[in-house]
Amino acid sequence: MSLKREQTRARILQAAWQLFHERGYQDTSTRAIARAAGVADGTVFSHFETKLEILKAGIIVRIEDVIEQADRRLSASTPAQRLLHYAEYLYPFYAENAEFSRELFKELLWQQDDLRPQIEAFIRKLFPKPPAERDLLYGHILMDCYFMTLLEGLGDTEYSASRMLDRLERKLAYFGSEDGAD
Amino acid sequence: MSLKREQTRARILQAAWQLFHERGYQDTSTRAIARAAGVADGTVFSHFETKLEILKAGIIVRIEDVIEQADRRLSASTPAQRLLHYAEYLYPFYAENAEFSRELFKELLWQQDDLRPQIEAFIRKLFPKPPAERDLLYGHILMDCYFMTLLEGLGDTEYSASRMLDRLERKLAYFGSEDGAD
DNA sequence: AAATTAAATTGAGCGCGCTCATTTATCAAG
DNA sequence: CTTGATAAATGAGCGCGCTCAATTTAATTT
Repeated sequence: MSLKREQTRARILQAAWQLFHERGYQDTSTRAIARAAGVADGTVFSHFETKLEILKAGIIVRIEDVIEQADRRLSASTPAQRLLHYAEYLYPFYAENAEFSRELFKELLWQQDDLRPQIEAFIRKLFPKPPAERDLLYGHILMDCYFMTLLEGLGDTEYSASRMLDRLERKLAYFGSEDGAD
Repeated sequence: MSLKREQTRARILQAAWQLFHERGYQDTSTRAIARAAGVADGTVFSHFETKLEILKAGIIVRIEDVIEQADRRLSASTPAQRLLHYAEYLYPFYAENAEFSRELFKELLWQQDDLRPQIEAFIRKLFPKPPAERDLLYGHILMDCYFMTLLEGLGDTEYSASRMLDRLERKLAYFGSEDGAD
């Protein structure tokens, strides 16, 4: 009977995603999602623990999609260039889904136990060979710049993806010399 | 009649701060605050726009206090050393008030219009002379490390202030050479 | 002291995310 | 089929942050 359950889940997710786009996350109530999906209020929460989990389920697959795209066209050589390459794909996505991203990060930031392994794995992708201790440190600093530039952009009413990219590029350029020292 | 109003405000703030400490922020309802302060539910919101504003009012004065302390004993010479000096005072405070800090940053992060000037002012404090363009860029990178290290620490169940400081110190040490080049 | 205006406080009530005892649907065993 | 067990869906209801028309209190004017 897990097929029908999957269908219900999919209906909820689809209805939610549409409403989130139409009215925004905050302005979409879980009751509205339930109504749009044709289920009872409680059913929503038998499929998703919280309202935010619905958003996550919708957005994470899309982020992974963007990362995959970036993976495929990765040709840059230095860690900084590689990071910038990923930012070229991810910043525009985050910027286009700014409210969703903010809500996501609000929670994700405090779940470092889940986040840290993912970040470390990502850092490793920035280096062609297994990184040395000093490389990892450098990778973390790069990621700090990556995230703060993103968070600044998401929190600023004036920011666009291209300005965020510009800002990150400038920060990464500061390191310049270190990049070649592998 | 603004004296009595101030008194009411102070009673609410005091009651709130005590309850926040006793049961935590999330587990303290605005109704409980009202009851403890001896006012009606609505009165709380005639003095503070939101529940979070109550927390802010309580915590920001304390943060400014900590910064002032750090200001007074500032003797470090390089920007990185100065930043570390401030972290030595602020990280412990944030770590001791982790839940409050998380709630605060949840909102503050997305108010970059307010935050940016404060950060830029802080960066200027890191440099003895008016910083050049490249100095400012360097300052922003330092701040990225400062904030991300803090956010990581606040989101990690295992982290202590001293581990956060250790982590920041290591990151800042990476720059080593640049510091002297003023 | 009374009347008028303005400031401060009140608390019923709203919509929210979410829970959970109850009901309904599904399906295998007798 | 009937029955009994399990999975899925239900919706009334909870406590929450917060609003706002109504009321009380204080200050000002006459």
